[in-house]
Amino acid sequence: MTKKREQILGTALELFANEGYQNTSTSKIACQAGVSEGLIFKHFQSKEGLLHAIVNLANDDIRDFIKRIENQDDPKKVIETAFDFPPLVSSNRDFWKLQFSLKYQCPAKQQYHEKKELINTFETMLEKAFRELDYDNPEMETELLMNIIGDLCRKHCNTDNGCDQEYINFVKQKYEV
Amino acid sequence: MTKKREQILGTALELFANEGYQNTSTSKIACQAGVSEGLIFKHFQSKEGLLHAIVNLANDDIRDFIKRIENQDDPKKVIETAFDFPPLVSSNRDFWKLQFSLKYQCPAKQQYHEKKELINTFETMLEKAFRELDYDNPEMETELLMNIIGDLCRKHCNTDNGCDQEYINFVKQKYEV
DNA sequence: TATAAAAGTAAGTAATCACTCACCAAGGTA
DNA sequence: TACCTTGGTGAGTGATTACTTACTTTTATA
Repeated sequence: MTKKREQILGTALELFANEGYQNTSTSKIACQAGVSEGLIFKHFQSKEGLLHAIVNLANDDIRDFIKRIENQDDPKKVIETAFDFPPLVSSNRDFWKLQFSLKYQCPAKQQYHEKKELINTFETMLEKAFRELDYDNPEMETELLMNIIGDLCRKHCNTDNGCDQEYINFVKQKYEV
Repeated sequence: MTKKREQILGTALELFANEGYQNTSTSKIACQAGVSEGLIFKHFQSKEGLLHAIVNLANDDIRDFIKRIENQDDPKKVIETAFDFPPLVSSNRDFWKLQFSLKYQCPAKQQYHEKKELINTFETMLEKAFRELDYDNPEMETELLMNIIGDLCRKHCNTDNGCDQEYINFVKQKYEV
């Protein structure tokens, strides 16, 4: 990967995340990245192709996390590991900001948010854990915890100085982890 | 209010909510509303003025709801009333879709999402209720329930055939309401 | 060293954008 | 009737958009 290609990807991620995909013109990306506008289209064919490339880049992080949660046997540990996900969001904040903004865009752009592999694995593991721990309604418990984790991720995206540890501990306590 | 003005407001809300503010051009609104493009600017001065007018329109619904929650004395009833909010979202789905999409836009447009009056009243009432019910940590309980209600609202926005009643009942049970 | 592919640029393109302007029509009031 | 405000139109405006084209430079390799 050439340096200018990396420059384009980095600048575009930053602008897409913080000013919105629609609000970011290819000329602005080129200008801020210090490259000619034509180069963007040489590398990524279209503005949407650039978005696609950016979204695919962060998939490795996600696959690593899935492996970590899959390797847990102890159901309590599974639930505990779930709470490690929001901090992961912090470490790649612009990417997740972009993800959440795409989720609430028009249907045409929502495809780029579909981290279904991650979400499905997450849900399956949690439901199994709740079942092994003899919770009354493992399905609904999973839906609730997915919501809670999702909100934590959203918060991590938008707060600069890390996370609200008191709140995290409070929720963890509810699950005795 | 004239008929054509209403047409503009209705069409713009529908398009802003379902295709995004940035993706909706004033010419498209005019075309679909069956009016001339110039009329939009006669009535609302700018595209952003139109957005502003739309966002202000739904404030009455919100104020009604605030009054309802404020008039509750019984703390259990306060928590129960909180669960009435997501169905309210269903009754004006396009407006709330727009609200959530604006929340994840660039900072320039986020001002139109600030339903702070609603959120603050909500939070204050819930915290008071949790305190009266002798919960260990009323602040954190409030944050958690606000998250749960927020997620329910998001779900109500995006599902066509009403709400996931089983999940709502499951959560209500946790609060014994 | 010759050469071809890849990296990169500057100056375009047509289309679309939000917005304006000159003008018309209807309705209320003096 | 005269006149003025308000509602409404259609054909513009310049700026910006995503994208292209013709061209040059760098890099890899046979």
